Amino acid sequence: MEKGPKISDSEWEVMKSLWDHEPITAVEVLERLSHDQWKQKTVNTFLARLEAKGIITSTRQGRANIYRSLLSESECRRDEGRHFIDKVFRGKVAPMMLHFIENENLSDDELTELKDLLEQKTI
Amino acid sequence: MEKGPKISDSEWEVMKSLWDHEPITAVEVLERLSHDQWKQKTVNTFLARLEAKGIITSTRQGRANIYRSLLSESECRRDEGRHFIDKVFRGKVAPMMLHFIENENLSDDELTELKDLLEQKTI
DNA sequence: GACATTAGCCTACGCCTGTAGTCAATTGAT
DNA sequence: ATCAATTGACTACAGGCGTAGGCTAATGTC
Repeated sequence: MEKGPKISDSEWEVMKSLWDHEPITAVEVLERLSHDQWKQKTVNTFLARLEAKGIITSTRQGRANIYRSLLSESECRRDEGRHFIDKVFRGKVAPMMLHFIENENLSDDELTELKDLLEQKTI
Repeated sequence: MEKGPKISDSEWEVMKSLWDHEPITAVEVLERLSHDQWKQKTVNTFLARLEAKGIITSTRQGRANIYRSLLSESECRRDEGRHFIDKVFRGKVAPMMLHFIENENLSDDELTELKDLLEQKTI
């Protein structure tokens, strides 16, 4: 399995806008993030770094760059999830699942949903 | 809720040795990590940084420092888990759980264990 | 007591990250 | 054609992280 490039916390935020609205310009990314968390230049830097890492591409259209992702959110989630399990739960999936069931408040609906899915899996 | 200090990937490795064998010396930490991944000095640096962050303490005993954790593995897992959910799954627990059920191969036993736990939770 | 060993403390250093500023080129406006 | 506005490219810079080396003080050895 290929080792995906590391995506930093801030880069993840940018990627979420991108996945939800691509193709998208730098200005639109900032708008979508709204919550004046960053300046435009900051977002531009993140986009440039993401492109340098090969996670997104850009094409020029008029005065603006249009960005597109090269990796899907699912792919990135898989990589990040594996890394998380290895780092925090010593590579063991089940204890991780138990941890979340015990520590994060899942609604009854969510619990039922999970149970149903597990049901199917075990058949 | 208090925001715990960030623990880096390497620091997590060190913490695992520590949690498993504390109180422990720097030399023992390296031995426990075995797999000559790092030099002793590197491990010492990690321990010093962890202490600076307030995650562990040390007491002098003879020529060596004895380290102890100030935060439990569970506490750190909680913090790290929350961060992970926010960053990668937009703060939503259920989709995260579904992701792992779909993407990580759980054995039949593990699936059953999870189902049982969910059963109890919903009662 | 003198010398060798060892663990700790301080220092280093390059890459990554968060956070932009400056400068220059492209575009729109008149 | 000229000027102003917009956007991108390049540059910056401090603090974190991975990875140690060097110097020093305490210890054990003879």
